[in-house]
Amino acid sequence: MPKHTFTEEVIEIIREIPAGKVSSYGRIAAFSGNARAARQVVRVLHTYGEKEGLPWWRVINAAGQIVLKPGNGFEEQRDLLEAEGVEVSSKGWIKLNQFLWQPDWMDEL
DNA sequence: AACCTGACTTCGG
DNA sequence: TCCGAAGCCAGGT
Repeated sequence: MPKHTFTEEVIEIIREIPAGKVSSYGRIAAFSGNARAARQVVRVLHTYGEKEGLPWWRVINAAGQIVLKPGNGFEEQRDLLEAEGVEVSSKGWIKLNQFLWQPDWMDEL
C-alpha cells in the first residue's frame, strides 16, 4: 500500500465531489484524515487546483457560503455552481441540506 | 528546526 | 447574521 500524504488524499477527495454538489474545507480535511486541517485544503487548492484540474468551485465554507469575494472569484464560482444546478443566493449562500455532498461510504451508516 | 502561509472553523458577544 | 480572537496544521522556504 503506497503511503498517501495528506495532500494527496485531499486531491482525491475533491475529485470525488460530483457536479451539482458542494463540500466544505473542513469536511474535505476530515475525509482526508485530519478534521482540523481545513486550512491545508486551502493550500492544496491554491497549489494544485488549476494544475490538477480540480473542481475548486465545489468547495465552500462550513457555514454554506462562498468564501471568495466579489471581484475576486466570487462571480466565477457562483456561475460555475449555478451552471451545474446549485442554487446560490446573491450573498453566496448555498443550502447545505440540499447540496452538501455525502460520500458514498456514509450512506451505509 | 524555526518560521510563514492561508478561499478555515469554532466560539462568544 | 456579522465580527474579532484564538486555535489548528502540512508543506514550502
